[in-house]
Amino acid sequence: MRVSKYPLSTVKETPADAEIISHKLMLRAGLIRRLGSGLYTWMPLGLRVLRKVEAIVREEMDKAGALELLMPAVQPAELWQETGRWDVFGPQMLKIRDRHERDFCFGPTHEEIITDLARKEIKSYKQLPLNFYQIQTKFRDEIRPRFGVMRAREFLMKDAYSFHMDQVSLQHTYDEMYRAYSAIFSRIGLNFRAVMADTGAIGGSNSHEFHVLADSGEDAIAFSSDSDYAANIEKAEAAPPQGDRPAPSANMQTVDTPKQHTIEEVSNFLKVAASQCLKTLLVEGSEEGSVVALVLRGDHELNEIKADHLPQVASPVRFVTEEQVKQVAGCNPGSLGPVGLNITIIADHSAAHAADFICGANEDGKHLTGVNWGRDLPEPEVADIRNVVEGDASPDGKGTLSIVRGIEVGHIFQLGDKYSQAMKATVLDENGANHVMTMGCYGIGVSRVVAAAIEQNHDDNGIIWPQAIAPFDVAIAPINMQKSERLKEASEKLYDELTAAGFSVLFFDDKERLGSMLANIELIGIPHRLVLGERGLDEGTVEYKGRRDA
RNA sequence: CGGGGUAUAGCGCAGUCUGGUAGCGCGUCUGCUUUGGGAGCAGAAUGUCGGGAGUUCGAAUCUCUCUACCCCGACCA
Repeated sequence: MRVSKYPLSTVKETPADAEIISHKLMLRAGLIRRLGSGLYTWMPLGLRVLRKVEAIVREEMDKAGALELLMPAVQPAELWQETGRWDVFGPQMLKIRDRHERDFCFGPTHEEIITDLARKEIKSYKQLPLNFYQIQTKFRDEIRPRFGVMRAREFLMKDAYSFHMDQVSLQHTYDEMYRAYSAIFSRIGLNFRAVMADTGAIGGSNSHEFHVLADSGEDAIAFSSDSDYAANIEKAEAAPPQGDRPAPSANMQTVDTPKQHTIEEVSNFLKVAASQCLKTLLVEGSEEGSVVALVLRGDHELNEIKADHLPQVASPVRFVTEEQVKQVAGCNPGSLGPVGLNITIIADHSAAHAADFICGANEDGKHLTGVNWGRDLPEPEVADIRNVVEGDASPDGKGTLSIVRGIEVGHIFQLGDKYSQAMKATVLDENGANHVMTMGCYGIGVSRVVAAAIEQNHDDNGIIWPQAIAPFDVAIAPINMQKSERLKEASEKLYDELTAAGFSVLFFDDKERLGSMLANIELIGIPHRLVLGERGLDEGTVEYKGRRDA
């Protein structure tokens, strides 16, 4: 490709609304342009990268036996009403009406569509298992789109859906997809990790996420030092403390803690560690109008996903208002404590293990010290409701947990029969009886992968594309070609030869200064570059430099 | 949706407090010079100052209103 016919649209100055490095570099390198919130045009150069990612995904999916198809982006409401998700999915779904006032949505995902297809097309157990996939534009009206294509509203996704007679067959395909995903991200050249995950709105049981490790990641993932345990922090189990709870050694006392509300304030004021204080959070209970107290150690954080799964707690988790706190406990939230509360109390394992602890006295400006479960208040119900922290014991008993940031680029689920049951997707089994199919689903954020790759591969000068997804393999930069006929000939010849040899070449055939050419080559991250000049021609040499070289 | 902010040339910004009819840098165009790391000089083009309404002799500037976008939280590939 000749630069004279391929405008690069690079810019020196970083657009003001870009926050993270990949977004800045994608704008500066001219890979994307913003149209509206969460809406991006892929420029020719960016599209080359996107297509390369797509190609790798496609190859590995095909290799794993999946069949590509393409479903409509616009979907009729009826199918979503069948599974009940028309209302459940909420405002994240972009709903639209046609000229006949019929409801549609722009597909945020395709479970309903593929299940409808499956129930119409698949009639016999002999046809199973089947795994369909597509690479297609999705729209999710995110509450807050950000970071460019990292969290766009319109984005490119590879989604796959598999159909099975039973769990054993599903597990087989699931494992195959796990391997295919690992192969995809390895080939792209990403440093990634597969972790156990919560299933969220899509539903189902077993689930893994694939995360590209990067400090700018929006997720936290925990993994063990001594085993292959790895999980999203939403999912990572906190191992209960070892051994018996220490015996009480202090008497319960009320102390004045004027204007001390947060754990940090109270622990500083009383000169004790935050871990010695317990915090009490009031949330709505699952029974209408009821309130449940969640008790955590001061140095721990509530895991709302775990709390959400508790049968006693309303889903989704909602904190009660300050007025309700006053009604239930007779004080402001800053002085809440479990002593004397006449509601269900659920303590985290580590909070239930504490002795001689400090907590709010349910009276403004006062806290209790030397409090002990079983003596000063009833033993609480105990559950795992906190986020794991760095250094926690791994739940499998091997090693300790480290926590790093990750960008979720892939997610695989075992759906079971959630959709096939609701939509009556059945086949005939060996006995001629109707049998509800078992399903899996498997997603990759194709456009997000491009941003994630940049997060992981860049320097001060720009992008450093992994070879596998680079928009061009090599750049040719002649110095003042317009001044030298023999330099022009040599450059044209090199361009023709490399192109004929199968390389994709970006040829700077325009009149441009060296510095500007090199800056552009580095910014857009071409892996290899060749500089041709009179000097080299005299010596019979061409200067080579790899993008990763210092 | 809650909290905070921004909107002035293609991009990045100043000007707004204290009203007087719009400017800087980059980019773009022309010419000359230069040419081994984003050149120099000379010249040029480009704005409904986000939209609407109001106050005023006069509004980018003050008032009201609408809209769009960005940042912090919950959501997700």
